[in-house]
Amino acid sequence: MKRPTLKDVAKAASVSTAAVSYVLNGKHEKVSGETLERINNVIKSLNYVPDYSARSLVKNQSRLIGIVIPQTEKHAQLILENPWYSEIISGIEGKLRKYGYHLLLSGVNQGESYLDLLIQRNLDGAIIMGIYPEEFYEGLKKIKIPIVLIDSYINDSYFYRIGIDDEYGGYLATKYLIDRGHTNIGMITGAIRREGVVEKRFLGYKRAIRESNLFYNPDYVFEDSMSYDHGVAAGHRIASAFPEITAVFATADMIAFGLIKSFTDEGIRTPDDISVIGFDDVFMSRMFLPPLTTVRQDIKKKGVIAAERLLSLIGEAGDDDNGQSEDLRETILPLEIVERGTVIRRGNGQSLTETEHGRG
Amino acid sequence: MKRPTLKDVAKAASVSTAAVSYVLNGKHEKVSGETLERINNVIKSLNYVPDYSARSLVKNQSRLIGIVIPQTEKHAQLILENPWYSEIISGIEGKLRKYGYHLLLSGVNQGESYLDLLIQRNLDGAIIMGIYPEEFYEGLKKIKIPIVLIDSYINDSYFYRIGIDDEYGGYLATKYLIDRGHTNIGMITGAIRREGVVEKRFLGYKRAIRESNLFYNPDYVFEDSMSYDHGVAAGHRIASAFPEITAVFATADMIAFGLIKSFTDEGIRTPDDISVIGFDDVFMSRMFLPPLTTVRQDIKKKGVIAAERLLSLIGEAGDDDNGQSEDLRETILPLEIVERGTVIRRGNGQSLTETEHGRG
DNA sequence: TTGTACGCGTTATCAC
DNA sequence: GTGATAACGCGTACAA
Repeated sequence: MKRPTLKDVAKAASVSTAAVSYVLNGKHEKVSGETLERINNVIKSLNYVPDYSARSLVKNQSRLIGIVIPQTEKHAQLILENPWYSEIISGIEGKLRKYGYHLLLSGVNQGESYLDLLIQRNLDGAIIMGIYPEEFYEGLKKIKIPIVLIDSYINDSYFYRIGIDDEYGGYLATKYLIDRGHTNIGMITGAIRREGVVEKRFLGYKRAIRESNLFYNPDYVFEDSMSYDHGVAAGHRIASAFPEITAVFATADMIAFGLIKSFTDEGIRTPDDISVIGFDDVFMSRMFLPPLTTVRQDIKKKGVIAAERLLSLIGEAGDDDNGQSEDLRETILPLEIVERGTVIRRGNGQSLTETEHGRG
Repeated sequence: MKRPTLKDVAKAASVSTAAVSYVLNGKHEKVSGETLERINNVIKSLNYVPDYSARSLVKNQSRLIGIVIPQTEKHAQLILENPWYSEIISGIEGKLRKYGYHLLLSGVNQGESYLDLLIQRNLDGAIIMGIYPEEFYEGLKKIKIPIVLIDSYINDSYFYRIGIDDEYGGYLATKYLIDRGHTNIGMITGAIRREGVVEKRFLGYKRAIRESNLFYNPDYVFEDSMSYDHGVAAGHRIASAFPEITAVFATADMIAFGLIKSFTDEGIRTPDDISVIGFDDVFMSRMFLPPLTTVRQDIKKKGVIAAERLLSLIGEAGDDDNGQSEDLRETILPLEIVERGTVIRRGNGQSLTETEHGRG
């Protein structure tokens, strides 16, 4: 026995397909109480489940939300091994499911036709993370579905954006180190791309340094990829070539983990010999040893809010909490420093002005 | 201007819809070279993208693979914050995308109609992780789509299974500790459910202990949830109530992290005072400090293989490597111990028979 | 309440 | 050998 269709239900209940459809869509005013019940019984006994493809075809909505994740150059796989993505997806999925939407997860091979996915599947909306070339966004606009951008600084009122104040975050982290007596502060980061989150954090870093009349030394900026491995590599370089650095700002917690690992291997203790502050507060950060001091953003909430925004755009009123419509185009989530165990006040009261250098 | 349809293309190219369809589906033998080119040009210029809903309707295949993740009781959100899931999904997604399939990600609220998802969306197949009540599997069988179960011990030849030998893994871990002189070995674990992976690991633990003529003490088994928090809680209990325990086997790396954390807080050093071995080797394990000794399973590969198996069931010949059809119903991936920094030989040569106890 | 045209793409049938 | 016609798959919603 194959899957029953609406037609089968209609036949079994001796009614028209229209009647069944009405019942399915809750248009009870179109159906008498008796037939309603009869149809419902048949649906149950036949185990009928409507076909979303057919529905999507006629209603032009699929109850499907796409979520697009960038690929790094290096990995063919999804970037999901970055816990940051896992957490945010977790938030998105939970919210969407509550409203009867499903989640289509897809990475994009760069240079590929990312957009076809959104069209082919008749997606009702999409959440896009990461940063892409300009044309990508131009293409997105042509498909006219609601789109929420996460962590994008694209200045285009067409899109809805959820993000944080990355510049401020970078400032916050760096200032935090400065306030604790550090003057030679390194920054370890992924690729600094124009208008990307990393660039903003970098800007914040520089602002804090300048504002405190410290010397900005470009050599202290270690730019490569947003990865643990980069953290490891940078840590070794700092250990061997920059002994004067007493604190580092890692623009992602994953990088911080790598840093601390290589410092440890080099016999440099965190935070006793060198302080480290991260960014993100992925859930592993509190589990790390020592627990990572970091700039916290509420990642899961970011996902939830992105989903809510999308739902309300689609007309599902997904906004549970606020609902006040300020400028919905852009939502900036708060940031805060979580003080844990990887930053220490330098010099411990005694001025280091004489030597000015040296972790040793 | 709205989205162009196949009909639009046909009109613009002055051909029938059939011709366009042929081109789309690579049935070039049905179309002359000239029209082929013309149609292709129109497709490009119109930016035509076929609608999968319509296609799904007629072909009864959606190029959509479902992936079902269980929810724990505690979390409303996806369990994605467990890196284990992230990694395996990463593997699955990469493989599927390569073959033009998309991934539908969904958690299941327990007791809910998980199955509707699979039917509604006309999924071509599904990958199911975790363990569910019996009825669930019965329901699955009624939908007649290929299904790959990950880490399930359901004994039903209807399903295809990918897993590891959990019993052996538990044995391996415990034996490893025993071989290093430990005799009082705790086991910290998530819920031990009948025929679940955890039960198997538990069985392995007991076998190793008995085989070595050690005393199996049920008090040494701390069962709760597969979580970091449980590790923390268990660690504190061990510290305060079971000083004689010198080594613990955590049935998941996440638990191990929690254990080590609470040990550290209690002033108990790992591995100097107590040894810890984990299970899984999630990517964080090598990053942890100290790096976690653990039973490694190749998580991402598990995902890749699950995807391959599914693809080949669907008829996409997803098996890149082997292809030899042994008993494809069940694939057991290898396990190995990764020696890192959290297990130490006990007693360091000197016999402890006198005291027999004490991490002191 | 029902009949039915419609949405979009596929494919079997048939014609040139 | 090419390619057009039309029925079909499933559910929706308007006209009757």
